[in-house]
Amino acid sequence: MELITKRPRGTEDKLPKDIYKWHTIEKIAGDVAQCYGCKEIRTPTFEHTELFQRGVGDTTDVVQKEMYTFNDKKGRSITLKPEGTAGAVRAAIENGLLNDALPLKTYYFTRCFRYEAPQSGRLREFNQFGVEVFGTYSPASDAEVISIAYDVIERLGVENISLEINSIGCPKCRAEYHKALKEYYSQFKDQLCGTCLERLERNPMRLLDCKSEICKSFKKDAPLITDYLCEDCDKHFTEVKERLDLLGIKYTVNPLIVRGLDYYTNTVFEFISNDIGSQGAVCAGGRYNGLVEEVGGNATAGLGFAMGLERMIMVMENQNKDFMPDKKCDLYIASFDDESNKYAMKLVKQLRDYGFWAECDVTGRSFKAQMKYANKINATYCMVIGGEEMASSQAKLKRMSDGEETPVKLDDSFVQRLNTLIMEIV
RNA sequence: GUGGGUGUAGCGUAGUUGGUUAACGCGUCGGAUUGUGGUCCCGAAGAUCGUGGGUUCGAGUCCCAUCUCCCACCCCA
Repeated sequence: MELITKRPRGTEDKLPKDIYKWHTIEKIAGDVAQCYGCKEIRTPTFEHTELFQRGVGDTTDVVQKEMYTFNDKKGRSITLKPEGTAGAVRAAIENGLLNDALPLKTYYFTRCFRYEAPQSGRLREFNQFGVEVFGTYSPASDAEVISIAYDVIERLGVENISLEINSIGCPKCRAEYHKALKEYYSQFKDQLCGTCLERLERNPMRLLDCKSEICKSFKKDAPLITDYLCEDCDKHFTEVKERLDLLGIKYTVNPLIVRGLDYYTNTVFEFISNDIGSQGAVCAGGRYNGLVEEVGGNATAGLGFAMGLERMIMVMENQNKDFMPDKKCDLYIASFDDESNKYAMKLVKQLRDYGFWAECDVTGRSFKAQMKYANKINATYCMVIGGEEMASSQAKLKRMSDGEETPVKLDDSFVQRLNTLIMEIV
């Protein structure tokens, strides 16, 4: 296939026939977030590369090898956002949002871009729903943020999604933990795989993530972060769990959850589905108390999550869940000739002004073909306009489901009459 | 980046040991003697057989390369 008619690798067209699925998830996620007091924020699709290097972390895979980075015409390094948090943090600082009433609660829908090998549930351009909350260190807010994600998932009707939480502590207790991990894994130094040897120096927590059989075997006796939390972090984690219990949110503590982005502190969590292949993390997030300062603002707490919308839709599809039904055409007006078609077009315009989905022929096709078309688009009602109807200002509304016809006057009462008939069907 | 699989009209497929104008179903458009759709019937449009090389008198069929999509590793939402 010609290059110009082929979409780039790892991208996806969201087609008209499927768009109701997106409307569903956007409506529900947005509504839930608003119930929690979140307001939508929209930030640019691209940012200065430095923002992600600082925010997401220079050593992360995302920054090191997955970003779409290019120089603009003035030689600035620009990067298509690989995730949503950094941009939201930048916007909050730049626009002084953190000087207003706190906590600042935001949500967004955004496209993200990562240069990865595409597979099930993993695209190079994908969509996220995200929530970011700033200005509170309280464990109550951790529970509240998790609760937002939980509610969205519940409202979508999705099942078999487990919530796993963990605390990776503050930089202070994490340093202690790193030390313990290094000590523990050092005794197996000659048996560790290549990447793990690097991890041992660079990012010891990732040792726990290794999938190689040998490295995995050391995991069971490895020290756990939860045993190394300082007093404050331990208390925070305990209170988060208490609040989750209070809200009736079921979770399991998984001390092995380690997030791949540098900014996380304390609470981290993942919502995981087993129904969509190996990329099962459908929503993930946590607290990032150091991020705002790292990016250049005053020290301000933050936390949030991102939900992978393609993945959520995949779960819903695999579980045969209901989406909000697509709208359908209220009335199709068929006509015979140029004169009646003009009449129909004016009528249709009136109906549209009242918010109806009304259509008439704009192709010049035969009357018969118009009827077929009305049927194909699944119009609720159909009406025929010809010489007789124009002369008498009388027509018949035909209900397409069963062919039943209702006479109507084509005067001011028409719109009201149609409305009543359509309401009866719903 | 590394593996395994895949690739024929919009979609789903057939294509016999390589042999003339690549077949079928669905869909699309039209028609079925110009005022009523869905079924049935008829017809039409639509494919440089992913792309580029090579072997051969001849390649959708064989060989090589490349790309795509799918699955997995890795990573993550």
